[in-house]
Amino acid sequence: MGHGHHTCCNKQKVKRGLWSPEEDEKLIRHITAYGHGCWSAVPRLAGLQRCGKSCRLRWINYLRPDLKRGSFSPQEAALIIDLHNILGNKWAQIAKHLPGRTDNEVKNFWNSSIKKKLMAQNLSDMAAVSSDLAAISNLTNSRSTFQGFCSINPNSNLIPTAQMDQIYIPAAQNNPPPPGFDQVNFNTSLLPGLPSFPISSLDSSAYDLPPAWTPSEYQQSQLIDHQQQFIKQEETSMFITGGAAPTQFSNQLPLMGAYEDTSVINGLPKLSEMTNGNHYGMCSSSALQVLEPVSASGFSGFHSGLYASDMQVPAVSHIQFIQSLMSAFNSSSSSSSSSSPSLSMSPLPCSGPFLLNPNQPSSWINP
DNA sequence: AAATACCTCAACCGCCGGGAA
DNA sequence: ATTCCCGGCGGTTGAGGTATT
Repeated sequence: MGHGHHTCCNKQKVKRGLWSPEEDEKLIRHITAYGHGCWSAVPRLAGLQRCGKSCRLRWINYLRPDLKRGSFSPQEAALIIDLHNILGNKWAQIAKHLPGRTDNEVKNFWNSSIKKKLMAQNLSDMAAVSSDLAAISNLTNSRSTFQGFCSINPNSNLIPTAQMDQIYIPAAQNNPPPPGFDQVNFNTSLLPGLPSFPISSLDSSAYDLPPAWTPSEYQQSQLIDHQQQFIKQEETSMFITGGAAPTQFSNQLPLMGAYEDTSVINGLPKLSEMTNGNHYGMCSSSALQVLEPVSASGFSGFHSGLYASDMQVPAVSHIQFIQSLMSAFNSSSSSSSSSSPSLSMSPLPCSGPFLLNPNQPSSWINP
């Protein structure tokens, strides 16, 4: 634990370190009865020898009743990876899209689990990466084109804050988006340090998925003009199609729906329930895109009348990759879902919009 | 069985931005 | 305009647990 002092703790002697059950009880009772209000006043009102920040952190990360404890599911891992590709280490932003998960939890999960696994996964790709990059560097305008086609953005600093919440799920779709939208999801193995999704694992045919979207002739010509042929062939195979119109996700809404096998996830809202009918561009499959909000009516290429009820088709291949990743490197994991070789997802411990916190005292549940 | 290495994650630190005084 | 307070966030630490030797 740290040894310094919060500025808010200088005025009084405060306890540090792990919280005792008695302290938890006090904090829970106080917030349940009165809400937290001003956090700096909570310790005094609750009778705790803690600073306000510590109380806030304890509540948010551990005592909140809507927290989902336990291992991350492969769907959650997949979503975290995708969101991290876009947002970087914006853990709070990422956590907003994972119901019941905290930024601290996501951050810990990333640092202790995903990052190492992805790095190990990428090690084997590095030799190929160097040669591929050399080939790309010889292309005319290769750099700008590369960036234009790359739907992932590992550098969160490049994303305006105002766009941080404008996240769009990897929507399955029948119709290609209009020209001008980044459609090709570049092979992330070409980007050192970024997760690589093996093309072989993205073959949807093995899982009875609808046929993958293929670019229009126009788009193909654009691709040929600007990209190496090998890039086009690989990336067009990465589209996973579920037959739905693109769907906008509004700010703060959880994205898990697109990653869940909804036959086992009843507590999470369906995508169609989370949208208001404004649907517009979403393109890539393995990475979410950050797009400027645009009026739905401004896109003639989209069918605004379609809703996302059929968007429940998960990115199966994507999740399968995550599962294989987790099972391959996570033999010590206690997560039953991550070790499942099949695509049937283990049900999350979720029976409603909020999950009981197994750590909360029974007295809190029945005060 | 004991020692060591490794891993997880709760909690803290320090910084930042927003708002009030 | 400046200062102060507060909430929020990302980075980091280290205690405790687990796996390995």
